[in-house]
Amino acid sequence: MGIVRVRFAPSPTGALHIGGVRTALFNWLFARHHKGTFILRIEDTDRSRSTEESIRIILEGMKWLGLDWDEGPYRQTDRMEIYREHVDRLLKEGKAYYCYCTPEELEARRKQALAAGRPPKYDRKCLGLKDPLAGRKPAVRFLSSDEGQTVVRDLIRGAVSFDNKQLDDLIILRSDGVPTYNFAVVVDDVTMKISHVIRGDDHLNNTPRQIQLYRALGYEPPEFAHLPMILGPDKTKLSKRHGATAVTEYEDMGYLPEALVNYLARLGWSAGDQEIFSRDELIEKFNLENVGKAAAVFNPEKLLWLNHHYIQQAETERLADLLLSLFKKDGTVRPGGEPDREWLKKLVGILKERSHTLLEMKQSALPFILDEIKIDEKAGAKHLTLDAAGLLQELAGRLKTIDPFVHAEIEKVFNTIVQERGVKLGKIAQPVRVALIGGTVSPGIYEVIEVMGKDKTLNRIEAALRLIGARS
RNA sequence: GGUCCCAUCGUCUAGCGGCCUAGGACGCUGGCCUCUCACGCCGGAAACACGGGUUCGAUCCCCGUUGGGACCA
Repeated sequence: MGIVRVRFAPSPTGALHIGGVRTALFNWLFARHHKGTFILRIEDTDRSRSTEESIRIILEGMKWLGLDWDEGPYRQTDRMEIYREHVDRLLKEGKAYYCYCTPEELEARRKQALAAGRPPKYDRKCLGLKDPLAGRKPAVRFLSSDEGQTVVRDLIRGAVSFDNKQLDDLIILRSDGVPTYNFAVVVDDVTMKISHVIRGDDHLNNTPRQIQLYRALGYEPPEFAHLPMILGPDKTKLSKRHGATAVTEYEDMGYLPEALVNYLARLGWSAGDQEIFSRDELIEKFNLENVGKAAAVFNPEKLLWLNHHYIQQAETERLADLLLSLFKKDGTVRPGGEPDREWLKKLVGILKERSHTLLEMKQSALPFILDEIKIDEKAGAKHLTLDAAGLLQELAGRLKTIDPFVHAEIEKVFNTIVQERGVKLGKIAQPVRVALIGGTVSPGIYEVIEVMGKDKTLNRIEAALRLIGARS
């Protein structure tokens, strides 16, 4: 393969969307695999809908996912002269013409055509016009060919042909001087020397007109690869109404970027039976040949499973940082009141196995961080009973004397009580659990006690005993 | 409506004419482990949309039907 230059070209009209990320990822992987160049281009010609904020979100999302770009971000609004020059060239060569028709006129004629059973194609009313129409600013239309076919040679779909007579003379420059999407994209891709246009399936129908534009401009079209869409559970194009679709939402929900990358990579692409890919493996194995043709339904459960996997893989150090920043964000931990780092790592250590997201981990960490806990009513009623009180009392007494307050020693205490009293471990473990964390779900009780520490443990057992006393 | 695309378990997919009584993964589910919940381990149910061809032989090739999607308006 020659020099690979690919691009991701989002419109900054909102969040960075899952579908967009997948397109970006495939472009990025393709570039990295072929040691090519990955270019970021902001398609902001729609000034009314484009915002700076949105550009910022896109750039941050790309960084979060580790999709670094080699050139750009370019902006279409900085390139207006380039489009203008290309329009002028087509005009001069008779390959484009001014059109003075207003949107209202066009709409009316289209309806007429439809009513008369004719295809609603532009009727070329302005094609032969010699003199400008006074008082009207013209748009510029591309004079497309009526005959033959335009064949898109797509790397994923093979040859797809379109009858040229289906394509009408599309507007390339609006009357306000702004180029249309199909024109700007061609000029950009050509001037940026893009070798492979890898984009969503929804653009396949645009491709024949773009190919005609390349030719009219005297350029060789690039290679094309149209990626299958990502669908929601109802099998329509994934959109906001399907729930979380913005990258930032996944970040906020406690997903790791590598989980999202791995998940998205396998959506529409595969390498045999492999499910888990490191970033380097992805780069090494990615190819367009193994990209499928059928649209794929986005499956949050599988993403959750991958996230769990990557949380297990992640360095404790990193998870501790992430957890701490979550606590700072919601005010649980105030500046200056940070917990001891080694202790936090120990906490993460006992929590990570059962956490599918960072948010879940945060939730389980709460009883360890907070000074006060609230005891779940049902759990309290069930486990903090008069029977349990005696056991808790004894446990507290024995825990007090333990010197290295560690798992092994704590376990010994439990074993002693279990043996002497002849009760099942559960009879004592559950009440303690409820006393310490307020509910019935937690890591192993010995580790919980160790991480909780002697003071907190004894205090909470006492509080539980008072609660039992007050109740009876 | 016109044009184009697509079609293997609920979902993501492997399969590129015989290796398929169709493999893996998520999810679901039975069991084991167990101080709770998980994790983990072992097992299970679950698909080639339909109809024609081509071929000694079709999940795989061709045509049609059906279904879904996208784009244009």
